[in-house]
Amino acid sequence: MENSKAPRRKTGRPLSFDRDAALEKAMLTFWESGYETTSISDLTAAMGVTAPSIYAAFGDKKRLFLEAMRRYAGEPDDLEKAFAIAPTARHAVADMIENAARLFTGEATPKGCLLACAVATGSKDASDVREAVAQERRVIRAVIVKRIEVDIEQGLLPPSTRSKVLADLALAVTQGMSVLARDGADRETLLAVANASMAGWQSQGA
Amino acid sequence: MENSKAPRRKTGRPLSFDRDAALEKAMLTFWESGYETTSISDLTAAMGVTAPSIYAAFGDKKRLFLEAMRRYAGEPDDLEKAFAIAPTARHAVADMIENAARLFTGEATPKGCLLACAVATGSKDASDVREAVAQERRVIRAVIVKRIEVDIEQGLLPPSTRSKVLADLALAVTQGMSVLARDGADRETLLAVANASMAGWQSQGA
DNA sequence: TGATTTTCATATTGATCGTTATAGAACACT
DNA sequence: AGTGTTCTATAACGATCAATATGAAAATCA
Repeated sequence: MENSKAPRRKTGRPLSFDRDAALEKAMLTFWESGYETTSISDLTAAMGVTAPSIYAAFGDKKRLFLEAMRRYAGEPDDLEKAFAIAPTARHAVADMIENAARLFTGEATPKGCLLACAVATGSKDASDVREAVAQERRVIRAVIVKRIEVDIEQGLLPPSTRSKVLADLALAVTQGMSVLARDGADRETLLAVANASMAGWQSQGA
Repeated sequence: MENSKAPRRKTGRPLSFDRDAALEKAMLTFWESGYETTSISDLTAAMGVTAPSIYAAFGDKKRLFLEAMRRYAGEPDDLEKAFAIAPTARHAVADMIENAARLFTGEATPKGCLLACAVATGSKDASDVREAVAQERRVIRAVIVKRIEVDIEQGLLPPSTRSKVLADLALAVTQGMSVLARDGADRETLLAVANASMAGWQSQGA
């Protein structure tokens, strides 16, 4: 099983940079400054790679961003697994929001959420990128809804539980915390918000 | 009391366009496409005004956006008045979030919130614009906090009420709903989220 | 060593960015 | 009508945008 994106070549001059490290830098730059508002010039400076090498290694700006986004968001399977392991849907969601609160206020990374910030708006040229990010959010939402419905079936949550509303609320709070973090809110503040947002889960058990 | 921005002139060629209407169009364009990602060319097309006229009437792109933003956000005094009129802080906040849910899903306007979308990220050149938008959000937050503390003083809310947490939660849900709306969520969905987000307000009275 | 393959650095492409210089057009006042 | 003032349209400014053409450099393979 080949792990690297490009097929390993047997001849020719070798890459002079670490592709993964460069992608990481690109991700951080998009996270900090957004998709359209990050220039190729910004990327070459941050990645330490010249423009032609970026294009050779990643395609174009759009594909570079999409790859960086997938690196940020992680694999959907991993999220689903984390949700499956959690004792209850409530725990899973609370953990997700708390982790987001911590991620958005990390010292080593830009404030807020890449998915919330990078393509909040933009020109028509970037509509497909916005759609890709929206799709990423839909995947997260679907995982939450699914996990809640498992708890309903198992009697851990009342049948009247509105799984989609709770999932949308969790997603809204998460994306909203990104704005707070961008505005300078500290980790403690976000964790308090995360905790307060769970009040709607009146699951008496667990 | 002079109402118009520019002083009324007594001589010279009159404006060939409606300044207020043009500003409205600019606001909608920024709302739809963001600050940096909206070009002057986009604005001339939307406003029906040539570039030199825009610059004469509004200064530059930055000042045009700031004026459009103030038009969108309204006067802080008006918000404060609406909060003062409301029977309780809880009612005031619930109304604010519900109004946001309706605004973000309006048919005649772009989806989501201009304050959340237009400058979620961007280049260094636009950092002062981001700060201005952040300041706008801080004003809203301050109004919420203040209103909650009034209720606490009057015994309508328990002294243990964490006014800042509730205000941050309200702001986060509001800004988060903007993302949901951008992703295509309908009005009913957002209103359900708005309602669910108020669960933390266990004010037994009123 | 020489041929082949791939990446490298430099420089440049046409397009678009925000902004403005220029000159004519439309008004009020004399 | 003539003058002064302000706005409008055309065209252009230098800068920057995303993306590449070019040819030298660095590796493998024969």
